[in-house]
Formats: sequence, C-alpha cells, structure tokens
Amino acid sequence: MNATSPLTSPRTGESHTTSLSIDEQVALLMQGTEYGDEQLTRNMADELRARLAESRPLRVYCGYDPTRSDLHLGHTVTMRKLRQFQELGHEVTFLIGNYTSLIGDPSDKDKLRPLLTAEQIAENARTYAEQAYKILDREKTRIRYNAEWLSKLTFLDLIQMAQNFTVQQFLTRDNFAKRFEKGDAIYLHETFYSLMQGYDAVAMETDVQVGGSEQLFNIITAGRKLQEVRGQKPQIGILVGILPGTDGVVRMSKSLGNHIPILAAPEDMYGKVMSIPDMAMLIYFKLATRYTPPQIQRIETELQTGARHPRDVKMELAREIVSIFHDPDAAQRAEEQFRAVFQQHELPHEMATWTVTGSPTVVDVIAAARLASSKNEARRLIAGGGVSLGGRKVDDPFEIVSPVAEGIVLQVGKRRFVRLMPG
RNA sequence: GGGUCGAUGUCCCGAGUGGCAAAGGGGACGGACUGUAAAUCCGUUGGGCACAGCCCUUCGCAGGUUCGAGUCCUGCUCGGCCCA
Repeated sequence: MNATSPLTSPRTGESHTTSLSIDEQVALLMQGTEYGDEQLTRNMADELRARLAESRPLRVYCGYDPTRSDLHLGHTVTMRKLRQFQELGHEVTFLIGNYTSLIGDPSDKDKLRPLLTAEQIAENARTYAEQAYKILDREKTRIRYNAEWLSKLTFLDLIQMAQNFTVQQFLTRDNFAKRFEKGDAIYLHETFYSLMQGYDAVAMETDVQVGGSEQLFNIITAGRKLQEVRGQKPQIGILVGILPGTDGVVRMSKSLGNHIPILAAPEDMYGKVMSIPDMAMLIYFKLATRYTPPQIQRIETELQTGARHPRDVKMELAREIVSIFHDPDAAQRAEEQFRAVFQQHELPHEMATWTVTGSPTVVDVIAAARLASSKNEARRLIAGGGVSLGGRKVDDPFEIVSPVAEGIVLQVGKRRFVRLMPG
C-alpha cells in the first residue's frame, strides 16, 4: 500500500490544499522549478508570494504547440504545475499556440517544422487537450487559441514590439549563441517567436506563465518586458525543470526514443518507469507526480539513509504514474505482471496470439508476427540467443514451428511475447 | 551575382578519394551480470534467399568517363562561410 497520500485523489479530484499557508503554497508551486540563477529564483518566489497574498484568483497559463498530438510524460510537467494552480483556486488557461506553431519555437529545435493545415492543427489541439485532462481539471480549464489575437496584429505592432529588444539580447540566448558561433543559420523570423509568446501574456493580462526552463527568455525577458511596456504588472514565470527520458539523462523526447507515452498501456508504462536510472527518480517525483514537497523530502531521506531499497521506491513511482494516467487498479495489475514477468521470470498473464498456418520456420513467424522488423533481424536475434520457443532457446533459424492446441509461447528479447495457436 | 566549403549506411555524428555493403563513435537492439537501475563485458545494427555462400538496393539529384565510382568529369538542388 502506498504509505503517502497524494495531493489529490485521482478519482474525485478533491482538493486538500486550500488550507495551505502562503509559504506552503509557494513551496508547492516552486517545486521542480529551474531558473539557472539563484537571484532570479528568489525574485520569482518573492513575487509569487506577493501576488498570492492578493487573495484573488491569478490568471495562469501555459502555451502548447499543436504540431503533434501524441503526448509523453515530459509534456505533462507543465500541466501538473497548472493543476497545482487549479487546486489552489486560480484561473488556468490552456493555450493552444495555433498561430505560433506557424513558426516553431527555436528554443529547443534547430530544424524547421513542417507546416500543418488548419485542420491538422485543430485535430491535434483536440486530442492534445483530451490527453491533458488526465492531469488538468476539465471543469476548471479554459482553452484558448492565440491566433485569436496574434492574427490581428499589424506590421507596425510587430515593429513596435521589436523596438523593446536588441539583437544582443537574442545573441546571449544559449541556443542562438551556439548556432551563431558554429556558423549555423539563425533566421530572422525565429526571433519573432519570443515576441509572439510575449504578446500572449499581454493579450491575456497574465499573472503567471508556466513553461519549461528553456522558455526563460520568452517568458521572463520577452513576456515581462512587453507587459511592462503596456502598463501591466509583469507576469511571474514558473519555469519547470526538464524531465529526463528513460535514459535518465537527456530530455524526454519521442525522436530520441526515451519517452513514456501517456497513452501507453499500464504494463508498458509501469515497465518504462522501472527502467529509468535510480538517479532520475527524484526528479520524476518532483515533476511528474502528485507528491508534495514534504512527501518528496521524506523519500529523499529514505533513499539517502538506505531506509528503503531504491527498487521499492521506484515501484512506488511507477504505481503513482500509472495511477495518474489509468487508475490504481490498473497500476496494481501492472505491478503484479511486472513482478511475475521480470522478477519471477514467468510469462505475462495476457499476451497477443498469432495463428500459425502451414509449417513456417521460426524466422518466418517472427517476421510475420512483427516481433522483428525483418527476417534478417530475426536471424540475428536468434544468433544472438534472444529468441525462445516454449521456454527453450532457439538456435536454428530454420526450425519448423508446430504449435499445439493450448498454444506455445514465442519470446523475442525480454519483452516481446506472442502465443502461437494452430491454424 | 562572384569565390569557397559541405551534403555518406533515411536515428545522429563522422572516416573514406577508383575494387565498398563502406572505418570509428553515439544511440538502439540482443546476450551475460542485476533490482527490466546504473556501471561493466560480449554481440548485432540495408533487404531477400536454396544462408560459412549468392542476389538486390544504398553514399543530395541527373547524366558521363571507366572492366569497375561514395571516390573522377558535367549539370542541377539544398545549405554554410567570404566578397558584392
């Protein structure tokens, strides 16, 4: 049983946090943030404290780029933060950057994105928001599109915004500086992205903007400056840290293959969480779970003193994450399967079946059932000792497969199983 | 517009200058060891087959020279840098 009690129940969404003191609220909201600068961190925390003391619902938002639709755990970090604001009674806007996505944020990319049609963006935005409701409170979330105001700006508006910034400011940004030094292209329009994002804050008169730490310039420099120019009180930036992928080091991303899709099946999701290095556990707790600062502090202590085995802590993490995206029962089942398959080396309770017709070789079946991408790969896997049939290692790729009525299990690698049935 | 450099195994970086399915990394995958952790070690990393062998397809695109081209020649596309 989970010894800690999460911030909210995933079932009821009931809030327990309204009784928190302002300092406790600040601690919660600043959890997992990453500013890269001590002074800035203090300033933001102080401003946040002051703004919370105004005792009114703050306008909080985070922008999302609808150029893709399949989210992974890394995308949920800012959503988690938004959820915390919702719990504390603030007004949260989920902003779809349908206009900014025409450019593509240069903050973390160096390749231009393919332009999407309006329909694709709308469809992505819809599935995006749907997945986001695994975290956000649907009732309390406002969805807006920034084309609403950005499409109305004139060239003059753009020039006037641009007057507030210098080329040098952009060149001090790490990603631009590196490219400049390397002689890689920096397109002029890439600098507009910051202005557009900054204008979002102006248009919505935002109190707080949540974003990844790579958004520092867009949020702190561009957003606050533009707000000040317009006579608004500059927003507070809540810059959350980057969630590393399953390798524990590099930022989670689908293209790196180190991601945990939030639509993953419970067993798969559980297994992927278990595969992260121990070093990454705490950051996962901080960025991707409902745990509060005191709860995380306790886990950290337990790990440091050796009071708990790291594996058990990681299992708690896996349970929590599966619970968020599925439910506690699914998490329980996933954990049981994990124990059975990977700790006791038993077969999974459920697996796909494949009907064998004729008398194919093992290689044929592996390729046909798509347990490997080609027959050559299947042969290599067999040569490498990675294939077993009915619990016995296969070493002859030409072995003929003849399944029995109850089904015989073909295993490829550690986690690919299929039950072979006679045709 | 002129000059110059670059584009390599469709994950990335990167050698290669006439015999190449193409060095070396990284990543990924498989195996050993484990806690499906890390670290370490080993192996694999275009496709097909009658599989210690053979065939097909790969080095930006299109032609050409050659018995034979990633490698040489011509044109083109894209990109960097310098000059205008």
